[in-house]
Amino acid sequence: MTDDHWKHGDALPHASAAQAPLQVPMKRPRSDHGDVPGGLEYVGYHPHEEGRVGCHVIRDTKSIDAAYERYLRNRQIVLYGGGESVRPVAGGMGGRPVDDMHMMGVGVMDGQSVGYGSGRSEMPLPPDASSTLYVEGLPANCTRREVSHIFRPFAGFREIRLVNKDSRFPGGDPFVLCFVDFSNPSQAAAALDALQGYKFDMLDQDSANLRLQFARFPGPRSAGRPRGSY
DNA sequence: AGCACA
Repeated sequence: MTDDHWKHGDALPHASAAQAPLQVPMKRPRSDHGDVPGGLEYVGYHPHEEGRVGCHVIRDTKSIDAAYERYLRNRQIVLYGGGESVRPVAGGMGGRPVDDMHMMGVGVMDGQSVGYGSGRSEMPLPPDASSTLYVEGLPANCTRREVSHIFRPFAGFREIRLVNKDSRFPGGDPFVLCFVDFSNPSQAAAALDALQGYKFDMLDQDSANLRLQFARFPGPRSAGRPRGSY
């Protein structure tokens, strides 16, 4: 409507300043720093102007978009790595290169490096993988809540069960076993690798580090049934 | 070393 007059080009800096100071609308946004939400407006404003401003804005937006997309993709990989979209489960090297995790430097933000999922996406699952982890090396006095805190952040975490056992031979200390259910074996594997050797006691370097395996008998509880079926 | 729940 009234935008016409400066859409046609008499809004050029020198012209408008010289002859029509009055008709410059107050609401007219300066194009060098936008208060307009979402740069789309600019593109509509001066399709022909110098192209400079518009182009600049567009390019910026694009690169931001791209970066954000990449960010999202990364997130997905990290969070769901080895998740539902599993690689071909062809048991190859069944080893557990714990050191890889440290080399990957996954999330070593503040000491307690827990690489949620880690970059192990290419590693095939070991043939004995199950969705339940068998965990030992827990201190005898640890609580269920405490252990849950360690496992809960991992993708696919479902449930945790603590079991107290007595030592086999006389004189041995009682110990605590733990079974952790995940939604699928791949997610269990991710947690296994990430927490293998985890220092339960950050201070006591020797005695309390976790040893994780896949449970021998995953059992009915973790049979991979849908989450809602009680 | 050691593997429970249904």
